[in-house]
Amino acid sequence: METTVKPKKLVRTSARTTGGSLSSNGSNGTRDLVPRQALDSFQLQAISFFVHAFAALSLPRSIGEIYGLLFSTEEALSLDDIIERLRISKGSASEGLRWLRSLGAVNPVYLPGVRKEHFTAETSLRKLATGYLRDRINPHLENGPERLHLLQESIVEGLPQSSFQKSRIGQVAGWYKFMGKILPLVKALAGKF
Amino acid sequence: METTVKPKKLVRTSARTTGGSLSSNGSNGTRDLVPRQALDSFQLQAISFFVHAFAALSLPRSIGEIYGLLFSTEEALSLDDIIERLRISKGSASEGLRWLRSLGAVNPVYLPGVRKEHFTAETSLRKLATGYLRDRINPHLENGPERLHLLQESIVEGLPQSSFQKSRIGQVAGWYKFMGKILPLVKALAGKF
DNA sequence: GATTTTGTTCATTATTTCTTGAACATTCTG
DNA sequence: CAGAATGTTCAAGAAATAATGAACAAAATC
Repeated sequence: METTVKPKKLVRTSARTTGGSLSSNGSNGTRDLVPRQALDSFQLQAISFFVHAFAALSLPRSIGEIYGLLFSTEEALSLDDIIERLRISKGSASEGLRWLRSLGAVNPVYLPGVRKEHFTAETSLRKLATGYLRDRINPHLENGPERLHLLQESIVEGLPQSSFQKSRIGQVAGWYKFMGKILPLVKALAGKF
Repeated sequence: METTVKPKKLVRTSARTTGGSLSSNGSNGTRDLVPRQALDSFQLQAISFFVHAFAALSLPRSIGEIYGLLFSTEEALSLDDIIERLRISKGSASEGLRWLRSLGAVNPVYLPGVRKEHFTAETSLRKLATGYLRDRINPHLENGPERLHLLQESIVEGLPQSSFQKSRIGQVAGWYKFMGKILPLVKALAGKF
């Protein structure tokens, strides 16, 4: 049922020789076979924190890693910076970043004269909560009326159980009303933090 | 990233011959090779509804099926009733039921003179919300202070980035405060539905 | 206390989800 | 426009999660 934390190496130690790796960043020539961009203790701890937190929402580890790295890093990072520091694949990094961007959990930073897109973490609770609700909760609530209607249509009138079934419909309707009340409240309160 | 609905047969049609199936229920002898306990349209629709809803919370289909069946059925059902109607394995039914029970989403009903334990669905929003928060949210919040402390400890004083890092700690502390405010609010509002 | 009924556990198998990496598309640069 | 840089997509493989069913435990009945 998930919920457990996966004991997997935080930063993979693979010796995958990813090609020649000649100059992947135009701003610094002093590293190539060097360990390149080790993470400091704060970053490691933050990544661990977010991997755990995102897992609680059943989200993939790579997304937690990416957000954790950006959260713990002052400078904006590019896709390649992320790949290099987390040792994850281009595909994971690209898709993870896309997901975070669509949620609004990550902000593009345009640096003059730099081709690569760079990102920083969005930390405003209001924006994070709004994005999460919009992308992951609302879609399920939007076809609520339709689903409720389907349920109603499925009741065959005149049977002994149809009165019970109608009372169940009433319950579900109440749940939707609750969601309609609580979500704006969450957003409003999130704005105060 | 999950979120998509799995197009899997709602009630499995397998022809698994589960042994002789001679008298699995001591109260009714008029069925054996007969289709046995077909689901009515309301039950089918309700099961589909809850499978979908539970999937939104990344919970396994079997749990949604069980809750949906109980929700749409007036009488209390036993483990065997559930297995028979949903055509799921004993293991899934037992573990799913255990999960629902621990959450408080299901109520045991003691029927005089009946050995098997029977269950009905709990539909009170307050109880469902409280159980869900208790079992699936609180555990993650409880070690929050500890995790926050680890983050703090990981800061190396005197470095140029340590001021930035401290501001990040402040953000996380704010998130925890938010959770401390919103959860009681959710419970209180749930009590009104 | 042997047998049957009821329910749980867990190794195995099936299914789903995530990650990788290479191919592809797109945009910039000279 | 050719070539390089940047980023996306997706088939294949790896890893994680869920479902099955048989073995086991506990409780009730005879």
